[in-house]
Amino acid sequence: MAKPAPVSITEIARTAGVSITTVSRLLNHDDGLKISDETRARILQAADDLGYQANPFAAALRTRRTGLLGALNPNLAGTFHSLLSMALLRESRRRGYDLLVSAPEADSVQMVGQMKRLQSMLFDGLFLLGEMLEYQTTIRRLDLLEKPYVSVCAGTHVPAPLVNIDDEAAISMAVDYLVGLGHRHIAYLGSAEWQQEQARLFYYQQHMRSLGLVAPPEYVVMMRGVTYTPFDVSFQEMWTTAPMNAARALLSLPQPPTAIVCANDGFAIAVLKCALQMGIRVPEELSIIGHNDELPSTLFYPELTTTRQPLDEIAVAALDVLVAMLDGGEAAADKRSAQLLIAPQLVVRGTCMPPTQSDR
Amino acid sequence: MAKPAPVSITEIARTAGVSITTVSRLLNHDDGLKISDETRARILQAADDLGYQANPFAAALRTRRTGLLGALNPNLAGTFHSLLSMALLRESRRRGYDLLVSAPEADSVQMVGQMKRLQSMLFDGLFLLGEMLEYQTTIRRLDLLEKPYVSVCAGTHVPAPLVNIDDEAAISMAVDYLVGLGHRHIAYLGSAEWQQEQARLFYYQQHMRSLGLVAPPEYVVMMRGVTYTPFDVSFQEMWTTAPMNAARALLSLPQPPTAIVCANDGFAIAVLKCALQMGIRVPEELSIIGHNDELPSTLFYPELTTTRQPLDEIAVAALDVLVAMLDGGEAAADKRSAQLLIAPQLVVRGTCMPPTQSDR
DNA sequence: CTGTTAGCGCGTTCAT
DNA sequence: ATGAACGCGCTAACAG
Repeated sequence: MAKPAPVSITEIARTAGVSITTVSRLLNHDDGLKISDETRARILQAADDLGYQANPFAAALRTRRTGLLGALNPNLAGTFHSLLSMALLRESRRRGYDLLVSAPEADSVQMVGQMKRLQSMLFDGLFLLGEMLEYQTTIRRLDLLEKPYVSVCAGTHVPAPLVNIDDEAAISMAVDYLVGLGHRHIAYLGSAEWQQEQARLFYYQQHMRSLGLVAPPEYVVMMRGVTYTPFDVSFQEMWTTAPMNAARALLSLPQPPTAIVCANDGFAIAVLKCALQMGIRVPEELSIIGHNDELPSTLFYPELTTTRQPLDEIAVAALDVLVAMLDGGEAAADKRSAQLLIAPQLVVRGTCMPPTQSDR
Repeated sequence: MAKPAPVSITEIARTAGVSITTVSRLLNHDDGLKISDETRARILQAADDLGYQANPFAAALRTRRTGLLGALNPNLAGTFHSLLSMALLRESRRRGYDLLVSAPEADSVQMVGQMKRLQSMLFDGLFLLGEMLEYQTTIRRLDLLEKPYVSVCAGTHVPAPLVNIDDEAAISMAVDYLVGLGHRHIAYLGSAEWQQEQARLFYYQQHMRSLGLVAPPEYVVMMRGVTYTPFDVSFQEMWTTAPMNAARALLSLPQPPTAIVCANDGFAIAVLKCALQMGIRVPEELSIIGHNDELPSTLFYPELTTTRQPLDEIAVAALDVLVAMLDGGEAAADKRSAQLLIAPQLVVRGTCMPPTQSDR
């Protein structure tokens, strides 16, 4: 279904009585102002009259650049990655790029198809947000195409240029805060399906040990099967059922924890909901600390104490890396192995206080 | 920064010893199988060896089609529109299109720039989600370019092909449910900045009247200044401070309402939070009903009773309209004035029950 | 300051 | 069943 041809620079060159080169320079380039005011006026007039609009394909065909960046968001409705997308969008535009967001396909076959259509030529570079399915397939292919990309908030275990928060610092901060409040019985809740949350578990255990505290096995819950199912828009199991069951088990222990460190705010909120349902008061009887400072963290009562990922800083760092790769030069090589860790922030709100019955 | 040229069909034609025509037909066309098995094998072999990938620009330059649809989401982190984006993405792919999401620019000048870059040629068609800034500017320009677009869940007040839920039915359903429970003192909370929520207010008043009930002015709160501020990632004022203040005022009235109809789930959750803070039990002392069935609706306790917009149905309808316009033909003209209303569903959860003190 | 010219990679007649 | 040749709209030398 070919559409009627829109006006091209050829046409406006003719009506303005100049060459297409001049038109091209004036309209689609901010070169030096090497154009006389008179011809400039004539051209702009003609362009306006005819309703000219540049054809990005023709330009891209020549320049091999589109000025477009892409972001692959594993879940368009994710409360954290969507906030991150906005930060990246803002920063991209500030630097003269536009950002388009899509979600990765569900399996590797589809993924390759998607790659072919989108990633190969449409975008100058890509952001990969979080841990997505077929991550290895994706980056292998991008490497093959020599397409610049940066992993953002996907953990530090990936063999790719990446920007992430310092999870070790964040978890240590959370544990230190709880211990400072007087807690000794501190549990950890995360999903076994994300390597990033596995890493956070490791940092939790490591830091507990360094403080001379024990993290008994029954205090560590890594849920299985809890991950994004592409295009499942309900999220009921993931954000409610599974973490609530885990929390209930934790709180039903003979010696229940007095505080729970959650690998993300979604789980933390589920723990809060579970406590409310069980009649356990938060924070009086149970302290909860999250991770990420996601959108719903302040929507409920009490508001969630958590560790924030500074999204603006992350976006700036991510664009620094990607743009350096785009511009090539000597900087590019370094950036290919960049591993930037951004400092997290402790956000104290209403879900933590000293334990009431004195433990220990 | 020109990148090194990737392999083109010319190159693979040469190594396979055939003409580019044949390669083009085999690789990017599912014509009749008018190619001998032998040459087919040779071509595929060469393509595979060289890592061929089609250049979408060259193709688009000729065909004036990209197979790409765009969605303009006023807020990438919106809990409702992001869910909607996912539904549209799924349905788009099912029909052989891919969908890319972006956020509209903040002001009309930028908006025109964005249009020029993106909407003019990159996308075969567009979805406009919700009420965005510069809506009129946007659709005027799209009309000018004869670019097919559909407004989705943006209300019915726009002069554009649209798909929306039947807000009148949804609000009536909500009011009927509360009245059936025995409520008589029913308030309404919405934002004055969205025409869609103004319309819902109208339906609320209309339906109350038709039931012989009064909606006194102090029971109607239309907040001012509560709307998306582009790129403000905090949302604190919008989703917490403003609606909580409104709820506090409502609940401090000499004769407070026994139930509140909220124009969206975000406000409903803020009302719930306010009640919790004030020590008012929900649903025993206050019933709350939302609108949309957004993501956070089930994250808290009690879970929110609301009216759901069936996203899958909406996505199917939206693609029906857009694809018809894309394919042109006689159907297209009708579709340009399509106004599809999808039936909402009442979702009964935990925030409503009969009022305790018998009113009336 | 402005014009001429030569492709970018692909789809598409029109031949064969 | 396959190939030759043209042009989509634009940019980038290179002239003038």
